[in-house]
Amino acid sequence: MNEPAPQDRAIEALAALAHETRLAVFRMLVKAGPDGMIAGAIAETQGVPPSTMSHHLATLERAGLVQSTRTSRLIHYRADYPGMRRLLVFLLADCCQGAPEMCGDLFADLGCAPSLPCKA
Amino acid sequence: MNEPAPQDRAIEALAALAHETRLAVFRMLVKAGPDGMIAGAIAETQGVPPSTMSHHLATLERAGLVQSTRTSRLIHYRADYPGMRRLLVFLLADCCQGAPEMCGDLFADLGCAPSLPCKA
DNA sequence: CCTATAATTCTAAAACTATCGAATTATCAA
DNA sequence: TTGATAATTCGATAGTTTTAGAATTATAGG
Repeated sequence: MNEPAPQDRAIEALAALAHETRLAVFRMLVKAGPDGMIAGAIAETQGVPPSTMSHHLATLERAGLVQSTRTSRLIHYRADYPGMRRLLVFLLADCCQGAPEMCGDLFADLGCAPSLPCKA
Repeated sequence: MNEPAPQDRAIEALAALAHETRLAVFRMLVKAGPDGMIAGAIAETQGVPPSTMSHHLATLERAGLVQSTRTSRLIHYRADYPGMRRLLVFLLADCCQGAPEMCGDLFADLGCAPSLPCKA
């Protein structure tokens, strides 16, 4: 029962995000912030039955992209930031190692401006 | 025949990478650099028959992650850097917008040091 | 204890993906 | 033109994922 290799983790996360409904849910949860949303509300926004959404949320959770906590009858789902970060680091590490021109200067295309060490 | 929406593109790329053989091939092509590798050699490294690899390479190409060119009887495949960059920007944009704490300082976890505008 | 609500797990069907041998296409060289 | 080589496309099968209704579990309140 040892933990999975980095690229197996990555494959599971990539597969979890490679689905219209699940990608939409993940994006929504990232925007929703630390409180996340309750399962029923998530299902409603996507117009899918609760049982279907439950499977999708379980897939995202297994992949380490969302987390859940129960408070009485409601189950809150929220984005797992470190989990998503792991995926991004895996992808960026792959690119940058072989091809700095692909990742160098990547944040220039983004609206966000990370506070960076910039050890260039 | 108009071009696909960004998240449909992203889903196709995520699905393409969410497979052990294809992820390995993509990583190898990134490392191989601009000349890439020929189809037969790629199949050999992964120990799969040519027809199977041909499907995988076609999947990666459709997803905009690799490109191919024929030179006489050999077909060279190489990583599509702008295509991979599109995927990374899509993912980073999603995260950073809702959660700068997830992406901020991301390059600190990396060996590579992009030359950055750093407009923080 | 009984009922209602929120969500999950069960089950089975439909849809999709992966695999690989065989057939085909493309190119080269004699 | 023929034969050899590189690769793709075809076709059939096995396996996996998606979907959603029905049954179940968990919790709260009267």
